[in-house]
Amino acid sequence: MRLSKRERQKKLKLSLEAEPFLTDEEMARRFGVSIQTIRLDRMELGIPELRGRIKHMAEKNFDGVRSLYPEEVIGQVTELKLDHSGVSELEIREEHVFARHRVARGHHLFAQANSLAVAVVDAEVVLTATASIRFVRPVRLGEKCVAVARVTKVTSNRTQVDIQTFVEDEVVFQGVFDVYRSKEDQ
Amino acid sequence: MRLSKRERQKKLKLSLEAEPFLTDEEMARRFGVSIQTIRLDRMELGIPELRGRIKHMAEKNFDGVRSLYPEEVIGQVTELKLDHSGVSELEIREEHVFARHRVARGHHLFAQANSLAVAVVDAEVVLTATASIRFVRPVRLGEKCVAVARVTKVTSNRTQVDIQTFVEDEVVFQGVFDVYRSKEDQ
DNA sequence: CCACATGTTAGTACCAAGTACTAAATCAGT
DNA sequence: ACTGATTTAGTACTTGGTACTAACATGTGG
Repeated sequence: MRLSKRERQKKLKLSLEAEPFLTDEEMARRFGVSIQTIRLDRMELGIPELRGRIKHMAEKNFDGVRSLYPEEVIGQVTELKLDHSGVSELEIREEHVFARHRVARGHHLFAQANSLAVAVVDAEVVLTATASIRFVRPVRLGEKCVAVARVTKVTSNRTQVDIQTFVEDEVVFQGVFDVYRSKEDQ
Repeated sequence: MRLSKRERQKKLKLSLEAEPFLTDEEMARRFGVSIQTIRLDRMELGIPELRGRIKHMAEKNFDGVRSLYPEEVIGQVTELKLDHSGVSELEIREEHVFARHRVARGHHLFAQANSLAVAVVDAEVVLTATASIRFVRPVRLGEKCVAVARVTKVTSNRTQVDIQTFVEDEVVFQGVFDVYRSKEDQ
């Protein structure tokens, strides 16, 4: 007997944590036992079959990850009057702060403001051209940032958007975004 | 005929984007056609079978997501002379661009620059205070952004960092970051 | 009105990666 | 040598398909 049952099951569990895409067949080959043995092991350990594992992984980050990073807008837009004003909310969570001192990394506040600035402008193509920003005070884990946007100037192909971000009644961030816009082509 | 072929295929595609876990059987039921029709549709549209879709999703964020967002530094820092200069590289991928026109969202370029500005300053606590930035030209999917930082001024508790980001030899982003720093406490 | 094209359905054989179950073989230790 | 645990073999069945063939339906142009 190459390995005791206990040992094999322990290794099996570890292997599957590291490589969840292994089939029973492959595992049987690796441990030099029959496929049935592997299946009995999985039964005893309560480990679901390959397809179940894969599906579980896919489900887990279907409505997790989807909205984590690739959001079109960072933060939740709560009010929006195109070419006029808008409001967006963002709660500062673990993933937004420096592990060290739990203060939000600046680019998240910027991302919220930038997203809102872009969202508030009504055009086919909207891109930020320039921005001047100020981080008034550090924002900490758990605080809710409310960004308020107001369109302040509109020229032929540029729109200026002023943004102020609040925690409660306190301004924590402010910025002036100069946004380029165009219709359709190019 | 309930729906034209084109219509059905269009809806099929949209349905699967929203609910990738649908089986052919379920789709056939929903559209009131045979399972074979659905399969022909998938063939024509180049949509893989359920298991393929699920597996793809699971794989994508098995060694993808883990390091996607919670990076301390956005981009890969390749050179770093503390309180002097630094270089960071960021390849623009799917998750960085607008789905529409494949142009990188501004806050990613900002995040790269901001991370680098903070990384280059040698202190216990480093926070961005103000920044003035300019998106010189749009950056597209697949382009590699190289951000170059240079410390230009140091006062008692502030450091000024100038950043230029290049794609090949072309400047695509530039910014001046005024960074607050302090030792140890609060 | 016939013919041919396009679209749809039916049906078969086959596959991967299993479950569920039965039965036989092997081993370990007393 | 016998007993109980462990391992292996083998069969039937399942899901959600692929790949392929053949028939049927519905037009649409000539």
